[in-house]
Amino acid sequence: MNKVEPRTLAGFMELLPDEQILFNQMKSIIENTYKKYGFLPLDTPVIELSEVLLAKAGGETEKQIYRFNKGDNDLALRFDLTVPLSKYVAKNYGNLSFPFRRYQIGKVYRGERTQKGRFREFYQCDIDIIGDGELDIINDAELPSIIYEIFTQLGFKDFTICINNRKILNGLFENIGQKENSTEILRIIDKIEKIGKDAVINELEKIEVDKKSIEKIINFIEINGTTDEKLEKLEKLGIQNETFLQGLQELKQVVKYIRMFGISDLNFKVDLTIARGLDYYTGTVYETFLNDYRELGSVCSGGRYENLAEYYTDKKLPGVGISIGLTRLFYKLNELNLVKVEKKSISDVLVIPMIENLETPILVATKLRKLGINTEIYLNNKKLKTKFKYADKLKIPYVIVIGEDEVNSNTITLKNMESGEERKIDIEKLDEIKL
RNA sequence: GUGGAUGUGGCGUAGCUGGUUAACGCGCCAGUUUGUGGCACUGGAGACCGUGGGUUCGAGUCCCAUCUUCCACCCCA
Repeated sequence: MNKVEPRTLAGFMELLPDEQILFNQMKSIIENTYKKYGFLPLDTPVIELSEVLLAKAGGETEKQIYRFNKGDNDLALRFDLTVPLSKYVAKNYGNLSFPFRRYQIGKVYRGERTQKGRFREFYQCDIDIIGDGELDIINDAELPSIIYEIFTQLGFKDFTICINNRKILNGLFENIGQKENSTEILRIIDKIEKIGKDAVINELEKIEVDKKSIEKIINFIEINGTTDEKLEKLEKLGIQNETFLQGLQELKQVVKYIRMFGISDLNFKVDLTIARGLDYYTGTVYETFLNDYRELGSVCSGGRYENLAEYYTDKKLPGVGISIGLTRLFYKLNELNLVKVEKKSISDVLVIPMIENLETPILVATKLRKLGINTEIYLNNKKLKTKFKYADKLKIPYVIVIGEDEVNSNTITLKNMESGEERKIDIEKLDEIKL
């Protein structure tokens, strides 16, 4: 018989059990932290009508979205979790309590060329806060504090949450008469760290921004110093533009409240160069970097949007949200050996029966499971040696041997696989077992 | 979408200017040890050399095509 070659599509991550255990641990940390801040769970379908997902047409989304037909339906795989959220909020407006705080961890799909750390199917871990009509700026400061907690829990110390406000940039562009080019200019500015100042100037020249404007843009993004110094310098620019001033005001507020949420200035800063390519951000924007591994790029980004669900409803629903790209984060950390695969099994105990009658082994395993101990029974008729080898290979820390001697004396033999130490325990006293 | 590479047992690799039984490490299986794993030793299974065509007496090695995967750009998590 001809065999089909077992393959996994490029850009789709598939892990071995030990890596998957680690991945799930990271996912749990993120989810538990989201819950700790009172975010509600949401799970939307992976497939939606193209009409819904492509409500805001054009751009990269249309190019990269997986789209197909089933019967008469024009369907697509979700491209991110924000668009489904918009639809969901618009649809369930009457049944939700605002501000609506939801988290969603799920896979999204983008049909782009694969590359290192770039996937076609990947997990996004999103939280968003949606207001009805309005949403206070303090919300923009709460999200970074959640990010702070997550990365701390993941074991990182030296990371920086960079914050900016798009209104400041847009206001500046209005002020220098470059409003039409603003999206394009933002994209170029966003690249400064990667390509450098000269290349930025060069690219700006390419899109025919005049010398004076370029000078102003460069002067602006080169504003340096501490967060407070930067805010002060922004003020001193004396730009009389409503949008600019509003953005500056917002940024000041966010900074003030971030400190109130207990984040040290070591872990956040105002960075006027981060702008994000995404069009729907209208105010605060965030990017988070691991300082020892800047080359990873942003491991978590997001921002404020004035009107989340404008393509689905007339209701004005402003929101602020962030997303962690878990698949990429995990992939890169794993590649850099920053996370260590330790467990090859999630069993704490392997019960090894040496007798045909499995009554006692099953009883013992059931007792242990009731105590919250992950327990596995070796159910196949193999040599004792093979059974031990199994425990060893999966690095299961404890083995319980149940043979004739044990059944006769109503005991079990507990072996610590690392130290090799063995002890007998009364089955009646199993409740007091300490591993 | 644009440009550049890659392809040898499950995994990582070797294979010299084309020459006959395709090598090595890891992993896997078995035994030395039938109430005890890791270590060691011994043995074993497993490869249509991505696919199709061509050049040649002869191709893993050269040529063409194709597929695959990877990398950079674009964009993004």
